[in-house]
Amino acid sequence: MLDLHRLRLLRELHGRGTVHAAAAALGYSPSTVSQQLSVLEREAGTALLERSGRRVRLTPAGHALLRHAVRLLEGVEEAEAELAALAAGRTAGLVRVASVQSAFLRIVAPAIAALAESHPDVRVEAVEAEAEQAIPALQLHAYDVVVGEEYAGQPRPVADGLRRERLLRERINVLLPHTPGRAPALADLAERRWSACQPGTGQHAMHLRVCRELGGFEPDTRYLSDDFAICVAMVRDAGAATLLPDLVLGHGAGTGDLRVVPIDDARVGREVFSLTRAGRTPAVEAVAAALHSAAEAMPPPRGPAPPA
Amino acid sequence: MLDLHRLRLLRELHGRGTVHAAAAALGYSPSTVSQQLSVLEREAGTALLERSGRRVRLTPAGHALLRHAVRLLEGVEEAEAELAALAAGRTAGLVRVASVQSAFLRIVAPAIAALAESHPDVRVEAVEAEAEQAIPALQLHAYDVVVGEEYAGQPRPVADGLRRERLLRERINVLLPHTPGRAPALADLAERRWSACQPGTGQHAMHLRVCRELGGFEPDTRYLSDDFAICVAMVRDAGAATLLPDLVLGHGAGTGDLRVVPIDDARVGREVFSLTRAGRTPAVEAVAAALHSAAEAMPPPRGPAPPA
DNA sequence: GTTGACCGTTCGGCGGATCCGAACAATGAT
DNA sequence: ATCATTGTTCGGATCCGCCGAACGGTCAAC
Repeated sequence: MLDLHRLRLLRELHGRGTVHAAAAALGYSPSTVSQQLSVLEREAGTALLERSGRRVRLTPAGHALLRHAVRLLEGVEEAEAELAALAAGRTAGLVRVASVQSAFLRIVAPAIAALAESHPDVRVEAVEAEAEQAIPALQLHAYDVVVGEEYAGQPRPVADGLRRERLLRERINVLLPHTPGRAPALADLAERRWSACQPGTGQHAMHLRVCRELGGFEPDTRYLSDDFAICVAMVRDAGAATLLPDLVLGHGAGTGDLRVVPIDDARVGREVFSLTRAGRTPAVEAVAAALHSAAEAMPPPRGPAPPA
Repeated sequence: MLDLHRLRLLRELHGRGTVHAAAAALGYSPSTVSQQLSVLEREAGTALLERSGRRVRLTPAGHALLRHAVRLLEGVEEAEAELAALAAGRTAGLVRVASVQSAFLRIVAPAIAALAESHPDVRVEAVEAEAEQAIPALQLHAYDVVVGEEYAGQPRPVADGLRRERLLRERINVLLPHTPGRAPALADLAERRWSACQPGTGQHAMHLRVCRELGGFEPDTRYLSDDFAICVAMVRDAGAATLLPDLVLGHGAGTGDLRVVPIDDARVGREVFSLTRAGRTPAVEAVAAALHSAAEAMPPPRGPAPPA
């Protein structure tokens, strides 16, 4: 198996240019460096170095191995840093978070900011992903935490070995272009063109349910995008209507000049939750706690409280 | 520095459950395994194992180190596989490609398919990215190949140390809802609502230039998205017009029932190019060649040839 | 052209790390 | 209660990594 000390010699040789300099930098004698690099070449099965004048350069194979060496040595440093933090009693480690867009902006981002203060040794990586894709990846250890959403009436089963916790529960609102006068009821919006997320998403199913069951009409769904910012743009620019949860409003989404009509109905709502594997490391625990804090710090939505 | 042999012992211990089994799997005696794990604990500065009955389990710190160990050992295996391929005379290595959306679908994807056949030891990773972000990342070695676009009249400077090659040159087309009769001229489209990419992109600048200089009007630009599929949807659903290069058409983008009017004008067009650092490894060379092949295999656009 | 400084490599030898087998202690099933 | 199983400790043999010294090649200065 490749030896990290030898790979470090390779990296140092490339960075400093001469065997003597690499030896001096790492506290070895030049003869040792030369011998160890010979061993590395024998292990590699290919020439890694070639003489150039009175110096040595890396061959193409040497450069190829160098790339791996740099990556591996960085990984070792990360591991050692984490061990050092752990040995000092601080919680540390890498936590990979997958989150739906709206919660990413309003919950995950502030949680990461808070964690940078409270747990500097916890490294959080976050990607935007839909729960449908993220939950299988969570089970395969590709993520450690999933922040997902569940619309009322569409419960998601929690698979064995996973642990789900509610972060917050919120209302759904109708977003309309600015119109004077009293707030329209849902049934008044049958003639609107509608914007929604792609078919197959929870928002799309909720959109159809709300229009049919509460509004009593089949919506004229013309604009489809999973990006809520695009949905908002379609309201402003195309005169459409769309159904948005509280989280999406009020975050610089530019809904200030638009009309927001909350839907106060127990059958409609959205729950944002966190999902982890049951065996939580201290670092995952810290991230989960930070997500809860960030969710609780969210200002309550305008108007009456959402249904429990 | 952490030792890979010891990390492998840790991994094997966790996977097989007992010191004896780990020793047998790796050809060591149990005493050696026990001793080496003690050394690893001393290096780590924390307890990694704890006795549980007459077996031994990993502590939380042990699990933390295990994650790193698995990652590092995978990296070593990749490095060794690449070295073995290189020693056997085959070109191998990791090549990271960043590409704009349209070329990703039509050029990068088929090139990757072809490379899987011709160069099985070349591992290609590809991400969608705009040239503006990808080119600085290329210089920082975050990518190895960038597939970008340049609209006529908006030349991109080629930075020192980079090498640019044209993959193909294509026309721009006006995409309209299906309308009977003769193809409209650009000037006839002054009253249309238009869909375009976000301001700041090359497509947006081209969009403004074409409408103003060739059409003689200021476009009513209502719909903005960098996703060409959304632009197409706006044509179909909102009756908009949009300007699309050849590559975007005819790839299941659902433009079959829409009207396509090519713009035959030397001032309008798009060039798709590949960009690499000047020092190319054989693996990068192979990817560049595959991109060229895929671009040349593209069927010529309908109608007269694009301007040279 | 010659000399000398610099560089990488090879050789002999030392010391420590690694590994093994044997003996020992603890656990849990029979 | 017995015995197989598991992990650990100890003493010794071996191998690997390291050094200093000597050697051959390269380049620049005189």
